[in-house]
Amino acid sequence: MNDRAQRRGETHQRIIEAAGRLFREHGIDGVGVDAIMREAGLTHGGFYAHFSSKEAMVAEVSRAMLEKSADRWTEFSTAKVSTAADKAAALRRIVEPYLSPEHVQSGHGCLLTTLSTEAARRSAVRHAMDAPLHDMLAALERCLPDARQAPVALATMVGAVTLARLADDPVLAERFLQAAAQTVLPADDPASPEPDA
Amino acid sequence: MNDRAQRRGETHQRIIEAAGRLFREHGIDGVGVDAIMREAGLTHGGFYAHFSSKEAMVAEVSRAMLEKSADRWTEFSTAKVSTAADKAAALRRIVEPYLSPEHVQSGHGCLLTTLSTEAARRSAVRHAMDAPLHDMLAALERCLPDARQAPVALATMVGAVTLARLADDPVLAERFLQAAAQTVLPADDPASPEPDA
DNA sequence: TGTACATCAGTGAACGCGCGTTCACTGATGTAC
DNA sequence: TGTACATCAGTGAACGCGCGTTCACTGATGTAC
Repeated sequence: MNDRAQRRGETHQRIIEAAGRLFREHGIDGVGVDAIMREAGLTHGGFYAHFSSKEAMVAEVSRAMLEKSADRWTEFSTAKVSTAADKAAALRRIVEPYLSPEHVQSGHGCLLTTLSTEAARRSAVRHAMDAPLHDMLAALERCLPDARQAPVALATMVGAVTLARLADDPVLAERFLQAAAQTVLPADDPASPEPDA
Repeated sequence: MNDRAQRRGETHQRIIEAAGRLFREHGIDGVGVDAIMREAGLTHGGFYAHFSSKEAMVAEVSRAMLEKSADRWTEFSTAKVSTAADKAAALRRIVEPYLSPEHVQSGHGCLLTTLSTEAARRSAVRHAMDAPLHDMLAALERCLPDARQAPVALATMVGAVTLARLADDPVLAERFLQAAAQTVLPADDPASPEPDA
């Protein structure tokens, strides 16, 4: 395409990624248009050449963020899952990073655990997240022994990370994550390479 | 005590309750001091006779909100829980209202599902919630067949209500709640009076 | 009980500031001939 | 290939507004004698 159109697209993407980073760290209402544009290396005036309003951008950013999680889960859950061991391995690739302390402490955690309550109050955001949310459940259905467990599994994962972030006591935070992992992942794991303490 | 001191205490309580209502509906950053005081039937200037800052009040309101949930759970879980059936009944009194559509739609839902992400970013709030959060877990430990299941049970409940609020699709929202209830509550429930469809 | 003064919960105007949004502009890129 | 004009992504100053906070005040309640 055009050199101009391509640059515009890259800038658009850069703004969305900058907003995603700042929103997760400070909350949606905690970050202004000015800060987002500065983070993207631009001045704030150009914002309205890319989005009709801050709220419209919030919806677009939310969809992009959740799609990123959904795409990764879909990739893990569709690459060779013929045997039960394949499925268990795929499930572990999804669940273990999600329930890791790194995910809790990182500034780029899943939207469902970093912005859930703020997103839930905006109907445009809820609507924008509908498709990727269904995709995430579909990915879990592909790797769980019983596909009907997908909604509880997701609820447990989201709740555990949310509570781990909320807990003032780090020991308690860790307990939420480990308890959730033990419940969501198969108890016996014959494919696991390290059956250590 | 004093007539003056008593009135002051009542006013203080009224402000905290007004703030709790508005915060859950519009988010912490979505409600100003002015709106809170108006909701409490006062003018905004008097706010600083009761709190040193908005942030200090946010912490106090958060603790009060979570204590209210914790107190109810403690009450349910300490009133005659000698037999296994008593424990199951107490568990149901805690879990069923929590995982009900009414709780999701009401404007006065549990802080862990209405303000979790906003609360998690404020260390003063996390600290203020530490004690009531432990109390809630202790209540669950008293009614669960296996006390070690308390953290996962809470994670599943919080995640399910969070996701039910987030889901744009009402069918999906209902599925999160029902799936969570089936997992957290004992599968067989001999004390249940209605084994209907 | 009555009087004079002190206290202090709540009022309402005012403050500086950062927000979301607008708009006239600039200058690099694209198009027509 | 060169020239003249059109487009438009991004700039930066400006706007009205609502925020959190301050403060001089008022008047009902409390205290001292």
